[in-house]
Amino acid sequence: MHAQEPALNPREQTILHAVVHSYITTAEPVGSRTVVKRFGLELSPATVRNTMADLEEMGYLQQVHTSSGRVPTDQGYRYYVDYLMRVQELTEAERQRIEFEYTQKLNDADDVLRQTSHLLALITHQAGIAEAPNASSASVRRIELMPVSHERMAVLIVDNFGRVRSMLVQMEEALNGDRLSTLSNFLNEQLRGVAVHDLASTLNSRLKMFLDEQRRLAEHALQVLNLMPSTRAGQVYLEGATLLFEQPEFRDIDRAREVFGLFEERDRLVDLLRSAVGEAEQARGTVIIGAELHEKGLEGISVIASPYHLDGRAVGAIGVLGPRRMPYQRLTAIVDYTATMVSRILTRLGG
Amino acid sequence: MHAQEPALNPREQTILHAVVHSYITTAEPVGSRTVVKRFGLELSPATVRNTMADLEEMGYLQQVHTSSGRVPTDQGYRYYVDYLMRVQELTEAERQRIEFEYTQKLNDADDVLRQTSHLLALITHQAGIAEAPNASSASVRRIELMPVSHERMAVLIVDNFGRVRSMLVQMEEALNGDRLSTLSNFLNEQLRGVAVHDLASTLNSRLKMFLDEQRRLAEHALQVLNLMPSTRAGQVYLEGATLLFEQPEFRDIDRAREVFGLFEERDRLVDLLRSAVGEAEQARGTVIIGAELHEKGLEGISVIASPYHLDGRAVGAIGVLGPRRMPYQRLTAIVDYTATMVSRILTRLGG
DNA sequence: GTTAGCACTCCCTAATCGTGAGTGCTAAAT
DNA sequence: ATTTAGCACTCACGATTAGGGAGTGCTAAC
Repeated sequence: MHAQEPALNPREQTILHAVVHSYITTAEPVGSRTVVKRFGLELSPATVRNTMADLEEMGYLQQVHTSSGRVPTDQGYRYYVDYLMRVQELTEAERQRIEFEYTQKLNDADDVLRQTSHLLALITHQAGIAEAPNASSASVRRIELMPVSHERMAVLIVDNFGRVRSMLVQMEEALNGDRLSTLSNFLNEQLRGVAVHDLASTLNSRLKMFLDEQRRLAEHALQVLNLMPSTRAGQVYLEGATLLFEQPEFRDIDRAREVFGLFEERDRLVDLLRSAVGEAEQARGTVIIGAELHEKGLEGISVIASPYHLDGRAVGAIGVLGPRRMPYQRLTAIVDYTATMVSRILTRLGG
Repeated sequence: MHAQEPALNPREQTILHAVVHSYITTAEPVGSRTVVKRFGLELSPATVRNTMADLEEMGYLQQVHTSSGRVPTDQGYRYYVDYLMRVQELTEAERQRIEFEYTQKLNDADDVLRQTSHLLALITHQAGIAEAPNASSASVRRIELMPVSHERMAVLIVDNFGRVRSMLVQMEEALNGDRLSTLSNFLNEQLRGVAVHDLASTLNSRLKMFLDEQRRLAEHALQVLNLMPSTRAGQVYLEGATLLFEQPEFRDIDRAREVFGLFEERDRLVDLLRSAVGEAEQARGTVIIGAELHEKGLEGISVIASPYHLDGRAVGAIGVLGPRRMPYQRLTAIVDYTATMVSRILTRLGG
């Protein structure tokens, strides 16, 4: 998308880096004096001013008002993230901290991702987001039918993430135990390994192949499957939303309101995360800055996201959400590392 | 708690009522002129002023600063709610609206309560809260054991609210199908109807009664039950939190932060709701105002809560949370009515 | 190409000052 | 004995002003 970024000369790079870095840590517009002092440059403020004016003209910096210090634009952050920042690898302590958080009893993928959102919030001090493995990559490991009362039964599906989906379905006719177990066996034979969200279509397409007894079973099974509510939308865990209140950019109620509005619409949140990791199909995480989100009202925020994998396939994503002014060099490393942890744990869980 | 409320004479009541009512609708301190004008009293402002000074002395009203209009205190709201307000019954349209929201497909109690929090937020324009039936009132309707892999199995418990709890447990020794179904039958015979949160203790207490084969089964079952994670804490649904931003009392970031902090601690939210309905064991809803919550930082908010029932027992609660300045006369009716709806639907579901 | 010097811009804060809503008090009216 | 009119007083709020400070752009010297 930003393929041939106009090249900046070394001095411009140094100064852009300094401005972004300084602004990220202090949240104050950065003046020329500050740049030379805090970064020990062998230049005078006047020279820096000239360069800063150039950077502004090229769209990397911006003044909040005439004759104030400079602040990075989206483009400035982008250049910083892509070319300037030195990714700050985790310390051994941080690594151990993260691994420690996963030593708790985690029964299924949902537990793992809930814990992940918690962990991300805690360690990054931003809002932590974790999407549960998406329905299209969940496959059936086992199906069970379980009578609950005369006219109702529970359909239970354990998927390859250890999660149990359960649905109560109304039966038209009472099924005796034998019939039920026959049906159950049939479903397991036919549908093991099939993706959860196209059970019915799979069975349907095989319908012609069956004869007699099998066909009757299949038709009966289809009735049941069709009664199932459509698989729930992408589940997403969010934690640490209130941490955002500590950032000065959210002192403004109306901005805060926008973000919290997003947090209540879980679907949008999932979309955001997916489009973030979707844009770059790579294993590494992605950073999406401000207007790049293409979300009205969320121009002030950034998202750092990273996909996690099972059997080499990306099946979901995790990340953090916070103000544009984020310590990217630290957070990208944390999010990436956490994503690999999630992958590893899910693999163990799926074994 | 407020047993012998000092009696107010009719005029004091009228004026307190007027002040509270006016403040609730306008969010502005109420002056003596406003009272006579907006409520068409046959009194002069001066008289009203005298009475207001009396009410202030008695603790029902308060001035935000010398020589400003009056604002109700907690005690003022309390008197209003307990003695003055006329509960505003729902219109037929509102009734139908609520019932309509429950015509959607609701599979189990969790669905019902999620929908309830949504509905309450929508219709009251406050934050809607709904606690899922608490674990102590959930009893086992059926237990199923389901092998998932060689060394793991899923324990599935359907409760009387139609909910399925599932846990994966590690097995020490592989169980063949026969052994598993024997165990499963045994569990169902022994534990049907027992409260979910004391399955293990029930079985334990009966242990002496068993002989030989039964005893071995029971011991095996206990191993399994003890591996189960302790039943999750009270699940609670919350929706419409961002609606609070529209209220002027939450223009102040720090106050907003307190409340949103509460919203992230679901346990505290459950406690709040429980203590609210717990204080008065009655079927009707309760109103808890400001400092009565005994929660630091939440002096500015009120909660209206109402329990819902199954088989005559209160098994959970729903409610709304918002600024102290709330249209109680309307909201109490809505919350109460919704609670009876929830009771009705759960009964149907549990049939 | 770099830097010192300087005038200029604009935010921020504090201080000042009406204005208006609302009060408490007193004395007159009912 | 209440109730009310009259009046001086209080205090928040908004607009205005002034001073200080951080930072800029530009020009001219290095």
